[in-house]
Amino acid sequence: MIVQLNLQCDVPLYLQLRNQIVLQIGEGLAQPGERLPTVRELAAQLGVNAMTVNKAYALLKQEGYLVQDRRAGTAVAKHFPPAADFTAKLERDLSLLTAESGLRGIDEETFLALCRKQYRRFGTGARTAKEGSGCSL
Amino acid sequence: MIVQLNLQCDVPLYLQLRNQIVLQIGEGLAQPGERLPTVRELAAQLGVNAMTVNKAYALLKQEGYLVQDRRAGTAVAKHFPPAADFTAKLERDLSLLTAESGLRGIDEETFLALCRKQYRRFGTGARTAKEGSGCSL
Amino acid sequence: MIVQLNLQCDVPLYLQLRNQIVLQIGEGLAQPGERLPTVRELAAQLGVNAMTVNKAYALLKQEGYLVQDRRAGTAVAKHFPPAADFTAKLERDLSLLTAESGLRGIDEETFLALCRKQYRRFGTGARTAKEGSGCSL
Amino acid sequence: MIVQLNLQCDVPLYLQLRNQIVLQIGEGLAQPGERLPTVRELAAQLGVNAMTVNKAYALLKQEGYLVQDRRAGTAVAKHFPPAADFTAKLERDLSLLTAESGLRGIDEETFLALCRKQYRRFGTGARTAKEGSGCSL
DNA sequence: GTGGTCTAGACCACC
DNA sequence: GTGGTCTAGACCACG
Repeated sequence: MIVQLNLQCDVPLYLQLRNQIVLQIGEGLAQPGERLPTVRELAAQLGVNAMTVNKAYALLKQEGYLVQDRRAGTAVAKHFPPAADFTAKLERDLSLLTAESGLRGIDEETFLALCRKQYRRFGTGARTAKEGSGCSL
Repeated sequence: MIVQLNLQCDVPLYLQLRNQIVLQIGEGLAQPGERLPTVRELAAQLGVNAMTVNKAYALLKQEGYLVQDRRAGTAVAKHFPPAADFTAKLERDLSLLTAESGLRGIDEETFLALCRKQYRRFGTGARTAKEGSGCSL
Repeated sequence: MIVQLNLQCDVPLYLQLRNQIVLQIGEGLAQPGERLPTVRELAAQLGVNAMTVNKAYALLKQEGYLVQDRRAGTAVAKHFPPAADFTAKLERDLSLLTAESGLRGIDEETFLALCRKQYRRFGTGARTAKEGSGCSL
Repeated sequence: MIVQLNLQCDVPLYLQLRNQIVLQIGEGLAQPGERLPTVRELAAQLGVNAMTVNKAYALLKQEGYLVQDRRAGTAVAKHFPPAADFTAKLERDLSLLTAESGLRGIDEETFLALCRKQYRRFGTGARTAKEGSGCSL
């Protein structure tokens, strides 16, 4: 679990951590079902307080990205809840990004190419992982 | 200038205001060169503190979306600064959105269709402005 | 806001607080829209840490019982979200209560009478409050 | 003894187990006097630690739902202790449920119908047992 | 050894 | 003034 937190950034640490973990899952670096480091371990590794990691894990659990097994620590969920009101949030976020992109001279093709590139890098990790998660023998 | 602020949203008011103004420019509702209400006017209209509006205007000016003329007050800029480090931010934001979308079951076509839709609505408002993007002096 | 916490009880303080606030809303003692004490105020009054109150408020906000206005503190929501998966939880809880009641010799009439009594005391506070919330002059 | 434990639920395993056993008794699936699996058997069947099952059995014994005979192992009690302070707990639990139900829009008839349904399913399993509730010696 | 809870006290962003 | 974040360190329930 390689995570980099930026203490200068105004985004709260627990949110940065939450985002990085989502990225890692999306990119396939953290496979569904895979165990994550202990709250204390990760806290020590990152040099932050355990409660900060705890908050990130709790948020991810609430969002359905992580599950917490009663006996052993925290793991990536095996499947993720469908959109729900996520689409609305997505539209809002995209509208802002497209507005800024358009104003700053990024044309439609360029913008969509970027979207495609990012989707192929981050948006498919969990799906492909689910298929080929057996031993390749 | 029709702006709706959500007092119960966790996004700071000044940021909500900033975002809405960007959207209006992107959508073409606020044309380049168009004058905006004064800080006091807008604050009164929205029922918020003048400092809040001030902060939003200052941020937008710093980002190059607005210009402040000592005599003519605040107006939408006539041309907007090119990408610079905006692309980096865009990539970061998109990577998070694509990761979440992929995990929540939004496939590539759906995602790209949504991107296109939003771009065509918000990302083209200043198209005409881009043509005449000479020096605004 | 009269709340009693039991330090001996094994229910976490923040949950006890959460429950008590739900009861007060249900009973009509805390009217929709009414402001609640500050996190710090309530913490001082109860003799607990501010983070404990914070956690209770955050939970209640997430559940839709409270709203947090950006400028001023916390208030009771004006209307509450519909059931969603609450009914499932309700059924599970009731099944356990009915099983224990039956085994301990509480017959159906007695049980239902108790349910009715509690519903009339706690389950109607917000609805009646919404109607008659004007001045009675 | 068919029991399903949810490892990702926030309810402790021993409590889930205790609740399920109460439900089975209430529903009549486990008859008064019937023998239960040994701690080890049930632990193996459920894939949990024996201490967990032990804890659930001990709790149920203390509550009067189970009896432990040195020779015959653990069995469902033949009669159950009357209310005592159970009514107080019942009232507390019901008050919270009614408050939440009322606020979430479940009206009195719906609520009571649900109570009745659950009582008829779970609250009547030991009816016959109550008749012969003499001393179990 | 795991996560959950709580404390006392600090700093900061927002309004 | 508000709530939000973070820290360092403690204790506890669970398994």
